[in-house]
Amino acid sequence: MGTTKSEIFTDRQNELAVLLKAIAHPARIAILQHIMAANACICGDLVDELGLAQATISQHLKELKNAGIIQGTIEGVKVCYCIEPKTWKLLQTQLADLFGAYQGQNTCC
Amino acid sequence: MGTTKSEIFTDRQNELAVLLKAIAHPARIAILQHIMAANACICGDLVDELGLAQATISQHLKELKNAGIIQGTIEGVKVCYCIEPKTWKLLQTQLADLFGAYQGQNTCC
DNA sequence: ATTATTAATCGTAATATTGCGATATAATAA
DNA sequence: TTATTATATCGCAATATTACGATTAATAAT
Repeated sequence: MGTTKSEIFTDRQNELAVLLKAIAHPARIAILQHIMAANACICGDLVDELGLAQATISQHLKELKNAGIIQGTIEGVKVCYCIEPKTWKLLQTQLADLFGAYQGQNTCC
Repeated sequence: MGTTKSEIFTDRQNELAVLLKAIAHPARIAILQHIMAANACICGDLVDELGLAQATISQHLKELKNAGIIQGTIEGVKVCYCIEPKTWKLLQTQLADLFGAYQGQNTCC
């Protein structure tokens, strides 16, 4: 055990869960906000801004990259990270669907 | 280690991360969709619908409840779960802010 | 009172996550 | 070549998550 039983859920449910998991960490939220504010970003900046070790931030960036949420291009010695628009919009759409299912008032409770 | 360093992030970042974490699992997404579709819900239904053990679903429900996303009221022998509108709207607002920060095109990458 | 029925909790095993120091890699600069 | 700088990866320890069988607690039905 310890592993999610993905087989029993729909592709959409699994996909959304993976994307949400990727952003469900304050450090990764902070990273995304930083990237969006700068409309570009360099890892070194984050090590100064956030109070986490370089190895830790690199790992968080990797997770965001694995989920397809950000993209990194080598810019000389540095690496420039930015939002991957396709995935970002996909997440937005999937969330809109999820929230859209809410009818407001409940009959029970 | 193994614990998130919440102290170094803002309250909003931590709050959003907690809410996202709560819904970042396919089973919990399925549960929320089920609750919203029925506009009410009973745990037993979920055990039949989803292919997870009763203990597992109860645990997922507890996590959603802990995060304040759902609310459960005892209805005789059964328990009726439903969305907690306040938290649900809060999450929606926080996400709108996060996505609102995205400027679209990037200057780099 | 006894027996279902429903859901919560306990205990446990397997696996995942978080964070960091140390080290490796890669590109530039001296 | 030899530093220097920037980022990635490795290895590890601490903790968290996922899942489930077994048990418990509480109400309802017989």
